[in-house]
Amino acid sequence: MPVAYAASEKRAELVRAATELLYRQGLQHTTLAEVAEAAQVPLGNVYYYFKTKEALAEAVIASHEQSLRLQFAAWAEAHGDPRKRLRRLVLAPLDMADGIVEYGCPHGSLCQELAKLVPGAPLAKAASRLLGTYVDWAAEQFRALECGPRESRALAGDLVAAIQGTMLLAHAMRSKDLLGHQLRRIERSIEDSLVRRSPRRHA
Amino acid sequence: MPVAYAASEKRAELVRAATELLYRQGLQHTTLAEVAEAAQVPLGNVYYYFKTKEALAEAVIASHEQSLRLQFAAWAEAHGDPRKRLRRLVLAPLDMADGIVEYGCPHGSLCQELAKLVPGAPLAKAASRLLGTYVDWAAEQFRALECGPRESRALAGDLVAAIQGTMLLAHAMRSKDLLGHQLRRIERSIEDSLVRRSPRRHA
DNA sequence: GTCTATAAATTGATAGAC
DNA sequence: GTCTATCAATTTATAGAC
Repeated sequence: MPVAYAASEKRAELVRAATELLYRQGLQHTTLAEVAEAAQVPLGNVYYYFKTKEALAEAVIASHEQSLRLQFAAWAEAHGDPRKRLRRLVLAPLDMADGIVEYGCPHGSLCQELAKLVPGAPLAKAASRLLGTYVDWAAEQFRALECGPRESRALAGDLVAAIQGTMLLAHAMRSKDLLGHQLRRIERSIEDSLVRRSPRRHA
Repeated sequence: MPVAYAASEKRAELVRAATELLYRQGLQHTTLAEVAEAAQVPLGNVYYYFKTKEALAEAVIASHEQSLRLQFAAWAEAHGDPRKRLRRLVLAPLDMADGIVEYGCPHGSLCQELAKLVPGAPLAKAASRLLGTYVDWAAEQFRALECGPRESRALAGDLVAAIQGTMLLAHAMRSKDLLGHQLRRIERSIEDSLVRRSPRRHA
């Protein structure tokens, strides 16, 4: 193995460990010593790959964004019908229901924590981009149906807000049932609203 | 002034200061030294009123609950029609739009932070109760209309989730417009769903 | 590039005078 | 009840050997 490869591997391992710990504990509760231990890297070595704790957090967010884009691409590949793509978005939390009940949404909870920093901070902007990725993609799907640009943005905002709010509630109340029931209600409400404006459904 | 009064006043002042700081910075980012300074109380004195930082946080949550109950009572007093009460719930964030865009929902963001603790922790349970207060009250209003018990719980969950999700999005994206537009869409969607099941509207 | 040791700063909590 | 001084632990970050 080339040295450069091993180095990248360690860096990637740090990001992996940090992603997991930030999800379960949040940024503030997570120490670099914990990340280093989980990644099996000495503490001092962390600073070789990331200048500060903040830089590591930025890498974690970038990794989340990358995963999201891959996920969206996979759904687009799997379903030609934008309605089915949106359906996947709504029901995706069910695939990790236990984690969401215990730790919340990996993206939503991180955004909530990071948004409370000064607006100019790099981490605050990164958090904004992360949720924005959801809204943008959802809006694209509505756009591919019969919705105008403004209506698509509004519907996408409604949808992402409903999903995020549901995960927050399910997390705070520690209720897997609530998560399942409410996501399915969102799924139904979105189909209702699309039925009205998309006759193709009966074509 | 009796000593007991002055003592209670200082305690109350600490809770007030902590409430404000927890809203703007979250629990982890807020130090007891900051709270003490904002309340104009020496640091060491804080521990006379609250045994630990956690105890202070519990007092803050209890204060939030109390405020919520007062708010709900005021709305119930002002409007005999449950529909109008729910309308107040949905649009209430607009009265503090600037704060929500900058710091998020005072209750939602606190719940998100505290829910990530071990489930058994007193603070985690307190956070759950806080959001539960919203859902319970909303469910009562639906119940007072023509909704059955299960449907009322479901509608209340949808509503609170939509409101919370909207505030999260508006906070993360720092958009006051998004907050206003989406809350009004929630208002409309709830009226639509109630129209269908509450003929009294046309009586 | 890797790792140990440690500096520097922060912060929750306590001791003890008044 | 009130307040100063300080402890003890934690944690970000760096120095410097290898």
